[in-house]
Amino acid sequence: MSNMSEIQTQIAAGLERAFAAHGFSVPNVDMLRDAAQVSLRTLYKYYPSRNDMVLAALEFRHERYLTRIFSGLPASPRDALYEVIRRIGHWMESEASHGCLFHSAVAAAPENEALRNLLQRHKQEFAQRLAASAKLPENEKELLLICEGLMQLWPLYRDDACESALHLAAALLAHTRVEQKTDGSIGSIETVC
Amino acid sequence: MSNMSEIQTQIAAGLERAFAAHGFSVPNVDMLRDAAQVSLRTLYKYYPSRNDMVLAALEFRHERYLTRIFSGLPASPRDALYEVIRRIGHWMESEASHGCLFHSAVAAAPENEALRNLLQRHKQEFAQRLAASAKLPENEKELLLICEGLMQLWPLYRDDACESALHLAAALLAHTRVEQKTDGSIGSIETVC
DNA sequence: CCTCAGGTAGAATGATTGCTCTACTTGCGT
DNA sequence: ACGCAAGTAGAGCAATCATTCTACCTGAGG
Repeated sequence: MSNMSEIQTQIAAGLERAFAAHGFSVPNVDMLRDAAQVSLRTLYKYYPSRNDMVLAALEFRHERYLTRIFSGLPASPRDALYEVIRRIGHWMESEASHGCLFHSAVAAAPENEALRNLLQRHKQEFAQRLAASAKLPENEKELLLICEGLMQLWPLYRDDACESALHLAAALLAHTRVEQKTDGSIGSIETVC
Repeated sequence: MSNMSEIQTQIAAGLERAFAAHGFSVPNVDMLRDAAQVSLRTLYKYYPSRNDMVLAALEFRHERYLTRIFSGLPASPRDALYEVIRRIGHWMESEASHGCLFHSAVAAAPENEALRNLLQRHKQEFAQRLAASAKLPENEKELLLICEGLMQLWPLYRDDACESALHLAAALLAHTRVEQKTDGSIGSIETVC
């Protein structure tokens, strides 16, 4: 990952850009070569098949995404959570207006197991870091659910999607606080209120 | 839509099955013909291009999905909401284990505007009917966000994704009740329950 | 009996694709 | 000065795909 030659990094960045801009079915290898600004020969030297190029683009994006979302968050768990949601909005605006690249990749090639594994690792690492930042290890899945919903809603509602996600996050925080106060016995939905 | 000949319906159902099982890039027209159990000629007669076949499959699924999710819901808004979430879980289990077909279609062909419009109409109609069933017209976007997040999480967490969605729905209900009680400002915890 | 609308099977076509290969260039260490 | 590692440009190849076309079948109605 970090032991990438300069040219390899340039290629991976170009691949990510191409796939992010046009999805995973449209760009043929010639287009990928143009995006990587490298000859076909060299492209195939580092990534010997188109599928490898897809994986390279996703690995590259994974790193970029995590640093962008989790670098220098506020110390307060609540503020960190809200800030993550806002950053996802900015990320969508500037880099992923068509939706999550990992889901797109899996959707374009559902039988590709390596891709599905990569998606799973990506989402799980994101969820863990989010739960850690928000100091809500019990609610990892709920937090991930909010962020996934946000990314799906964003193409439809733009900034309103962010507002909804923030709203839900606030509701979750308030709700878990209630649950803690009542010794957790109010765990099941039926018993709440 | 409802003025479809018998054979046209059979074709659309077969197309939906094929795309749901294998995504939108893998099945070639021969495969679609096999799924539709019809000759290539007839297939092209009703849907003169592969893209038309994709649209037909999605229209068909749209109808099937809405009836399956919203038919005969409980009268209580809260129970209706919970039931919708559970039904989405069952739907994923039995019909959409790879995720939302509409998102998959758009992911496979991001430059296809007709597809994007269809996705938008599908999600918006779903959101409206859900908000109406749950009697929460103010929170249409939040409800849609929960359901979208659930559909994304389902392939990763299965039934646990449902639990998380139910948990979030409960939090949202509790939270909006508090907001109403306290005129919009988040009130003291004691007013909940 | 004949017609014909509406079906079937599947070969032909033209374009595109992922990938390989040949031939040429360039920069650097000794 | 020379060799070589590592790049470029782009032609060629086998496979695949969407689409069209030819040829044949079938059953209901007059």
